Amino acid sequence: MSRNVRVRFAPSPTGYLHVGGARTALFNYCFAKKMGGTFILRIEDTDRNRFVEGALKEIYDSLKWLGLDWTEGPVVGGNLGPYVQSERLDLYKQQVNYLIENGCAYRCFCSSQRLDEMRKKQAQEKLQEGYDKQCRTLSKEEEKSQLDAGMPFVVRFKIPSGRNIVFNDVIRGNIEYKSDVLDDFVLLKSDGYPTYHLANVVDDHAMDISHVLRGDEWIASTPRHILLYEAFGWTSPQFAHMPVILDPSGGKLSKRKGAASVMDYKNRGILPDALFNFLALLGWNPGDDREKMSRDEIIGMFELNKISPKGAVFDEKKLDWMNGLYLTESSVETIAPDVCAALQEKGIVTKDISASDPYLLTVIRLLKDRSKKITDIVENAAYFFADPKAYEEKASKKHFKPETAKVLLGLVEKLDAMPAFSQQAIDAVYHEHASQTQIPIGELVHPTRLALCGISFGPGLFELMELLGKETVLRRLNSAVNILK
RNA sequence: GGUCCCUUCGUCUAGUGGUUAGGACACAGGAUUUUCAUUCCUGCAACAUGGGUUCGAUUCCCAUAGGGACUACCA
Repeated sequence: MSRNVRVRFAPSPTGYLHVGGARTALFNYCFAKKMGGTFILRIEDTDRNRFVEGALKEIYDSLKWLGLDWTEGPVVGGNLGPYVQSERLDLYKQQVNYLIENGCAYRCFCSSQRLDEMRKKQAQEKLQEGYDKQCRTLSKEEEKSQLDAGMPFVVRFKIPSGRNIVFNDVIRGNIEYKSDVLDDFVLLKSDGYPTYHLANVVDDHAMDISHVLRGDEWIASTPRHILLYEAFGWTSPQFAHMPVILDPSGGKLSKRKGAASVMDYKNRGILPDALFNFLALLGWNPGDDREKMSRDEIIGMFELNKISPKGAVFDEKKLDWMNGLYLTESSVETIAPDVCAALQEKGIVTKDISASDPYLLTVIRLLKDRSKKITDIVENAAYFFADPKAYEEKASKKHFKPETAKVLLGLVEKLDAMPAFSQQAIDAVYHEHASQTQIPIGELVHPTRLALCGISFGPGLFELMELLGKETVLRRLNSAVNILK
């Protein structure tokens, strides 16, 4: 029996959306699209202590920016909601009571102090760690008296003994656990909130999830989940555990070591399509040599069992390279709003310049194809809007020589006499001047560029000069001459 | 400590019981370009180790090592 593919991405609102989480979301998304299924977003906010204000918005914004639109979930709704776990508490209580009634779970009144001591002792005596099942054998009377006394309690799952639990991970094949290494884990916390394990299983069933694609830190919890499905009499979904994403030193990707969140990459000038493409290739490949692929191509080729089980290092240089590919094919108009906003933020242009300003668009056009990231454009745009404040030291030594003042003066004279200040005309003037004076063209071009831009690299000099305009060009050349004298 | 997962160039990866082990990023050199970038050549560089199985293993099996996850009233 084939069933509809329904997958979910289920983040906790405890902070920003990490690129690892984003990739899990992306694989869920691609799988759903490929199979004509449904991609669901569910918020797992059952830990009230770790809730971070603003995290939800950042998660939504990050997913939307990456183009991972969910078809059921918060904001958009759906038939099997609510999609936020804190709004489903009654359901979890109801289900946990069902388990208690059927002898699959029990109330535990142990204090955290007792639990701590128990663990300490277990560690000292090198015993198997885990709850010692003290409350599992509580009599009805004992339980009632505790309840009557208003003692707080949690509900624990009764792990059956001597069981062999085997599940088939789509990516890793069969994984086997003995139930005896599992302890009676908590289903419902004393504050009435469910733990991940309970809420996750109840919701995946209630939302008719067919495949659970999640991070591989959940592998060890999966046997518990299998047992829970069994206790409820439900069929388990298929499981596929995604490999981790590591930083270049082999550790966890973190903000401290650089970027970790989706928004970090957005702020670093990465394009969403490039991140999408790059993330898709981290742990997955289409089976051939293709690397730059559109979303539709990725979705079309996507297969769960082509995901590698191996953790992958996030190589920012390769991301930058790929971003360059996407930047090259982006139109000036598409990226102009982002560039404009960044220029305004850095104070390079004033707030009243619009993203459709013709001068700005030309600047972007000139810079775009020699940039890898939006930020590269922004960082190199300064001299289009203000005279250089300084000249790059290394380049000055090379291109500003004692005779340079005279050379520039000669050019100023010719340029000043030009009736029309076009790229072609300037080109002609320079070449003519070079042949007349026997000065190599390079010795004309480099000092000019340095005088105009303050740096030694950039777009073609003559189109740059045309854009800057005669007045600006002459002013900057003259001020360089004054400094050189 | 216990349980589980993982192991091909520095990095992302392809791949097969017999291959010169392929591609990409990075790096190095060169060509082109007024600079930078692009582009185009060329080069560098890998099957963790030890046992099996086999005529033959990078490929299959086992062990070891290394890395990682879990071992919470966190997810």
